[in-house]
Amino acid sequence: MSPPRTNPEDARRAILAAALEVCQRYGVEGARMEAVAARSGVSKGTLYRYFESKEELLLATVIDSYEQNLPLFDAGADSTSDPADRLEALLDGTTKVLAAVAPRMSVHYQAWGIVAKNPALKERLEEFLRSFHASRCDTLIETIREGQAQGVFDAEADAATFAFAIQALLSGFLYRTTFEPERATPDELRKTLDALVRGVLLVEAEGDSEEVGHG
Amino acid sequence: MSPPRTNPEDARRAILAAALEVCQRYGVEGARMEAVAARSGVSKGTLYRYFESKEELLLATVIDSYEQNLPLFDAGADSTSDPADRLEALLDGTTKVLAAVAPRMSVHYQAWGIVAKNPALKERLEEFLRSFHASRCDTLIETIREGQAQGVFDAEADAATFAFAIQALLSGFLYRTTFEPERATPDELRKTLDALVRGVLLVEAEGDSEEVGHG
Amino acid sequence: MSPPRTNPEDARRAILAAALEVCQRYGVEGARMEAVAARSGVSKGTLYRYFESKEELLLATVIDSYEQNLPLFDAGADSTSDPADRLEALLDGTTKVLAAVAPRMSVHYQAWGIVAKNPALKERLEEFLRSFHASRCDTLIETIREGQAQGVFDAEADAATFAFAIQALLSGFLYRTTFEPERATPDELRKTLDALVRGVLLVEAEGDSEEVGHG
Amino acid sequence: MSPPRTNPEDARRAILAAALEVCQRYGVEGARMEAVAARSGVSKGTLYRYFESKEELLLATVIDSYEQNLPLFDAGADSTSDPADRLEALLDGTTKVLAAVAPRMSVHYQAWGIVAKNPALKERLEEFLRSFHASRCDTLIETIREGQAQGVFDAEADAATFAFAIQALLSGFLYRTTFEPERATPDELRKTLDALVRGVLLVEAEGDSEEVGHG
DNA sequence: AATGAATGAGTATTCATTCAT
DNA sequence: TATGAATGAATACTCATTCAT
Repeated sequence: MSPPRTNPEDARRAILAAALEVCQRYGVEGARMEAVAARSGVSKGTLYRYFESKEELLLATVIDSYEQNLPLFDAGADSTSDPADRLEALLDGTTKVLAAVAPRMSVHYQAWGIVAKNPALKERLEEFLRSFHASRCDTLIETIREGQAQGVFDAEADAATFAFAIQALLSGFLYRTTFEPERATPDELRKTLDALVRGVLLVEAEGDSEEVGHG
Repeated sequence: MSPPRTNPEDARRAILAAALEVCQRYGVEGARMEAVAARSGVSKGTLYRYFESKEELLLATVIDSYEQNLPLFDAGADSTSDPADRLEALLDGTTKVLAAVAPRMSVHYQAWGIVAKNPALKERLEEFLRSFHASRCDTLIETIREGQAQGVFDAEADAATFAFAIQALLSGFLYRTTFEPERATPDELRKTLDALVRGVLLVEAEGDSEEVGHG
Repeated sequence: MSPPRTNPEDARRAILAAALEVCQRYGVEGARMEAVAARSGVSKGTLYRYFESKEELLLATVIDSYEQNLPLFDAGADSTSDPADRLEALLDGTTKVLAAVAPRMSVHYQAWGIVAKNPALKERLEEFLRSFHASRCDTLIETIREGQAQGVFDAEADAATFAFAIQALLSGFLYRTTFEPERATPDELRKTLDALVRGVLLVEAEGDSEEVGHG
Repeated sequence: MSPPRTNPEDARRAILAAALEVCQRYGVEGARMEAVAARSGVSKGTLYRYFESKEELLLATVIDSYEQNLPLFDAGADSTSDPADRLEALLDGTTKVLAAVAPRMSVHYQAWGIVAKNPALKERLEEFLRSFHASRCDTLIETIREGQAQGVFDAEADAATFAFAIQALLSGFLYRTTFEPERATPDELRKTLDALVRGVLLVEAEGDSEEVGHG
């Protein structure tokens, strides 16, 4: 009935997009495979050719949500070699991730409930999250260490702890935003990150505060 | 078959404990009411006398998890009137909460998915979380402001942002601990909180760093 | 809690009345024993001392409904020895039964669904209905035969068939009244019964039609 | 497992037949959807593709019982234009309906109890019954009036009341046949209808009684 | 490869009934 | 004898998954 899709990857993308939409509208448990198939323009049979089970589809949807927003994080960070500027760009990216991912956190949390029934899938999800965050963390650490080497950042600061704190703040804001969206805003996160950088990382200098101010 | 429980509150506690265990083992979605009843030593009928539905039971389990650990946060904070000491105690409490609540976070996130399907329950959960965190936040803000008034803390620091950051860090660590328990540890949180206090809050003084060191 | 009932028969009556009310409000399947107990002012345990099971209670309720309205049928029929007058009284009674029993037919039909699961109870219900109607039928037949003997009624008419027809008309109106209450009215039944008597039973005489007119 | 049915209408018919059988054996309340599915040779899933719920299936079963026997009523009535003959044919049809529908009445009454819990279904059933009976009634009235116009039937008789009486007698016999099948027989009904016609409708004539005799 | 009709395992919830007090 | 808390059997319905076409 529907014209055959030229590119299998297009079908995959269409299914993932449809899955996210259906999950957001009906909840993860209430998302029926039939609805996902209908919305993505394929039949149930075809849907199952792309994803072995609902659990697999859910896992893929969550992972895809992260990967879709991956570029937001790094965007602009490689346009300069100045560590302070690059850190600024990374914090901007972090803020943008909060805005972009917040509406998907509900699906993310709910998917856990389905995925957790299957230990193998649970492990895959956790492994992905570990590696995803580790990658972000490494970028931050590298940038900080460069800044420290150049004397822009306080050499006493623990780069790893600092990077982890930034990630934790993002995660914390993502959590809080689900029930206090007017409080856990991107602006508030940005302000917090600034305070952190100024207080912990930047070496005392007269003009620093001006460079770091955001907005 | 089973002897009638003397105290209804005992039954309630037994059910909540059983629900948590079953959810941790099989996932919230995979937790069958029958299993919860069996593990708590009551029949399904009795289980439903205590909790109207699986949703209600899940909500109660999540809320109970918080309330059980509520005293950890404030413990020791009122034993002194010195703002710096009190802040220390609160940060210690925060760290203890991480240790105590961490094993339950996975269930917490998963339960959200079930509870959120029912708007009334969703509102009750979110209202509880808002009020729970608001109460903790107020205590922190008050302590910080006292310290600022006494000149112990930097008057320039934004108490509200600082308090919110601490909460967000706790939430972030609680999230991370679900898939990186060996990384998002209480010790790591404590270290991060120390750095934050030292960098942002404490006025520059020679002996301060010694006082704030933890452990 | 409730004062002990002096007379066990009072409790039985209270339970039957409560059962009928609860069945009318919630439907027979939706009638919970708990509700019947509460409304009749006894505990569930006591309720089960009076009726072995819900099925038994339902059967008793239906049977009681009939027996409660039994006097309506015969009322006035023994106040005269004139067969024509007695027949008139019996037809009046029949009409009154339609009005009185109509609101209970729904419960009667529904109870069948529960009772029919149990062959023994089904037989008891059917046996009761047979005997109940047979008794009414005999009264009619006797009256008709007396009238025939006195020459008031047509000797050619088959008394048994006539009596059965009257009963069938009542049953038919009781059925129709459940979905066409404005059509299958007591007045309509009375009119039909009159036409039947005049056409089939009464011997041709000038003044007869005046005597038989109802109302 | 079972070969796919060629014609969906066959499946529908098979399900309705199975539903009737299962209801007759176990009572409507005791009829399990699983049993209906098994007996009709489809799976539960397929059963629910044809009928949305047990209530819907029951309603369809009852209505189908009527529609299956609808032709019996009118059969032969249009083969003649003589009102007396046509009335004869209609009374024959009425008698045949009693014979055909009698075994289903118990299920019909019981189904009412289930269906009546759903106001929408209740209305649909009652609307069907109203329209079903109204259609039969109109045919009778028309025939009677024609006979009256031709002087075959007594012009004094109330056609509507007479027609309604015939229907009510059928309904009454259908009711009685559930618990007195040996008493409320088609023959008995036929005899009663004859007496009614002879006594109320036919004008006095010598040869009439011979024409109307049944069998 | 695509389709979607058919399948049937899986589960929360109810409520008649029991029995310890 | 009365109570009502505790019990657990019973069942309609859903929806992920399959497979004949």
